[in-house]
Amino acid sequence: MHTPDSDEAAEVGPSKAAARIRAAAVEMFAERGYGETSLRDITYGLGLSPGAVYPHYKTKESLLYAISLDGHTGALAAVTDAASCGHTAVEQLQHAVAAYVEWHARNQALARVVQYEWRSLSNTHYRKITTLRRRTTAVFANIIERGTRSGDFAVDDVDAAVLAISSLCIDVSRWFPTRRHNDPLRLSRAYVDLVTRMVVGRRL
Amino acid sequence: MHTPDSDEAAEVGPSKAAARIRAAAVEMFAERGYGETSLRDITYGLGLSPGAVYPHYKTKESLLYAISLDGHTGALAAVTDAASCGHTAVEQLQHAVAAYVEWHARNQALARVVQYEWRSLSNTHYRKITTLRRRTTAVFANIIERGTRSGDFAVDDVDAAVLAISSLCIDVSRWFPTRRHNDPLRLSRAYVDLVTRMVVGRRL
Amino acid sequence: MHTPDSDEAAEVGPSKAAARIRAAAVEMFAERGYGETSLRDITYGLGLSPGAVYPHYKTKESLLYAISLDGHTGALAAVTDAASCGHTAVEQLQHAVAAYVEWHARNQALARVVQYEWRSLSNTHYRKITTLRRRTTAVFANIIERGTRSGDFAVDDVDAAVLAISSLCIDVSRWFPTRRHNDPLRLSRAYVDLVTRMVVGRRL
Amino acid sequence: MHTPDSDEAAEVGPSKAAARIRAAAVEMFAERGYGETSLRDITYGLGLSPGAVYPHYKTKESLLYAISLDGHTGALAAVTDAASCGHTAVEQLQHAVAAYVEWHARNQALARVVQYEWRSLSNTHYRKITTLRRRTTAVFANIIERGTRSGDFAVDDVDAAVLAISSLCIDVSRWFPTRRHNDPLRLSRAYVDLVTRMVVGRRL
DNA sequence: GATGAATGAGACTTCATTCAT
DNA sequence: AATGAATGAAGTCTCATTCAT
Repeated sequence: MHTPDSDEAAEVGPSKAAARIRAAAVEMFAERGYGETSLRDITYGLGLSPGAVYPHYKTKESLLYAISLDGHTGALAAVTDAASCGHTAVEQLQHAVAAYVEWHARNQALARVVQYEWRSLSNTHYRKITTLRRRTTAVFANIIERGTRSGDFAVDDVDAAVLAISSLCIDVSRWFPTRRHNDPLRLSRAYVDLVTRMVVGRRL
Repeated sequence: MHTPDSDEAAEVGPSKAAARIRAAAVEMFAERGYGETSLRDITYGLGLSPGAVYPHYKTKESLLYAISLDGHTGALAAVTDAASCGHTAVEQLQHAVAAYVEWHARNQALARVVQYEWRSLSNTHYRKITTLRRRTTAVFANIIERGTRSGDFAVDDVDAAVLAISSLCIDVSRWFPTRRHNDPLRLSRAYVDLVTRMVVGRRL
Repeated sequence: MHTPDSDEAAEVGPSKAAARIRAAAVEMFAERGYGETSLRDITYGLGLSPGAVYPHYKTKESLLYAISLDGHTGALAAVTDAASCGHTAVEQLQHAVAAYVEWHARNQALARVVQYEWRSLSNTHYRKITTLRRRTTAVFANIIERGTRSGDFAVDDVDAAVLAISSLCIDVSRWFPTRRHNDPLRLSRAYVDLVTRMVVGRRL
Repeated sequence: MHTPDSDEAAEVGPSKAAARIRAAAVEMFAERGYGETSLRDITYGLGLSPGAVYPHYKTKESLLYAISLDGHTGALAAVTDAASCGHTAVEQLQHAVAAYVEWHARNQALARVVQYEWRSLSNTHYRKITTLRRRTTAVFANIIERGTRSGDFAVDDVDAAVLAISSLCIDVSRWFPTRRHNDPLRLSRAYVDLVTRMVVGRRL
């Protein structure tokens, strides 16, 4: 289970106005990118002036950090919680992939910021986020490793499999939704299927 | 087969200086993003002044377009050429995936710009690039459809499979290289394996 | 009678800082021309940075428009008000010419911008200003026409007379003041005399 | 009669290409103003590159000077020649006004540059041009003074009359042609009439 | 005589940020 | 908590001008 410590909560920005600003920023950052979004862009639709951001976030970058922290924390929680619901490696993998895909589909804008605007963070914040990313990847790596050792999975290159599975899930945020695929649940089922075939079963 | 028409060459910028500027821009756009890269950033390392771009590219955006056009054309050519070298659907898919993965790994910077800086194009240029992207996706879609109809592939959702395979390849440009995976050829082999298992063989 | 509507006030820029910027711009535009005056030129003497214009005027051109609108409105009001004070055509013409000459002499810088920097306006603004110019010319045309029909004036070519009278007044802003002519009132009396002779009395 | 000394000819730029450039510049300067016209604007329509100006004119300003010199010289010659064809003050004035009006109408673009772009000259060139302008004004001043002393003219304020007559003629270049007035000869006749009435005959 | 690449200055404009209100 | 004015830095782009070719 995920319990945010008070530091994190403080950094995300607790007030109602802060939340509105954050939400608007997520949409804009996702659509245009951090560098191409101005504070004016963010505040305009809220009926606020650009300066209204500063009582809530110290800088534009710290707004990105709040979003990043929020997003990465949520994604990690989703994956961790899901994985803990399975008993076998297969079950765990399937739950984790389903959760990760769904998270990227259901929170497409947030996910896009999390996955693609990351580089615009300051060094300090970048490093803090890196930890969360590693922990997320580790969830998948652990499952694949365990399943491979146990013989449940037939994987030649554990690393490559982890990369491939992560890519599959992460990349959802780049294109979702499509005319044909706009149902997060249906997509996650299809992807769980594909991932399972990728790692389970006989060598070719 | 790929035959570059002379128009394309003109739009990409044929002179030597234009090529140097384009190369520098690719690296910068890949590293920081289009919006966060200034013409100064691009020209400084070349010993040029920012204005030196303008004899070669009408605007910063048209420089991005030249890069995008070049990159998309190359990627499409790589995939098309590779697919045409296989006879069975399995062979074609394997060749195409290998080529696409390798292209993203070997031209990582260019690929990143192609896949992630696309949105900064003007409407007109955006539409022109969209055509090339659709043609690239179509190569994979055609192979999967054909293989599925012929029974070579066991795919429940053709669309999802095409998305997943594309994602796998495209996302390479986001993270490549890693300490463990920095050999394009080894990566492409591993990914061809994973993709093959995803689509070939019996239902689970 | 002249009643400024609130829209105009808004477009001209109502705040104190806006008025100072406008005043400085009038002097500069009059002296060097719009194209040769930079925002730095305008703001330097005010102790402001060039960007300080933007809270008040959206673009440099809109600053020119504000000045143009202000100036044309004022000139039209001056002429209209003056003409309405006369009963006979002769009186009306004399009042109107006196007012127009005086306006160009007393507001020489503004008048110069109004008469000579006009062409630098955007198409939309150009058209709006054109309306005011036509209304100003129409005041003179109406008087001359009426006076000619009534026999008060002996004018062969109404159009030419209107052009000549307008030219006389407008051109004041090009040269005023001179060492010998720096008193707006004295000038206007002399010009009223000349204009009166031009149109009144027997054929030559 | 007017005979250009060789210095002037050299400064105007004698070659064929120089003349083409000068002609294009006249049109552009007249339409947009010196400060808003670039060398590219001037050379584009000629199929030349901006640098092609430099074999012929040392700077953009010297191109304006060549035009100004040419124009002022021509205008002065026209007025001087015309005045010399009359015997009485009335005749001289009428000839001079006719010539000056016609010159501004027939050479509208050149005249506009001469009358309104003058201020963009360098100090040295500005002073040289000033001499020509004074000589032109002097032609009118001399006629009016002589005619007033002889009793041919009834003018209260010689200075004002000279200013008014000059204005009438000069301002033609600002608006000519109009839908109704596009015949230089007809205009000059109408204006000669108006000017004559202005100065001839009984006091009012 | 002319070009195309390049420069260096400077233009307008945007923007994150500050601060008095 | 929020605004509007303002700043200073920076961005894209233009332009007169130079120079090798």
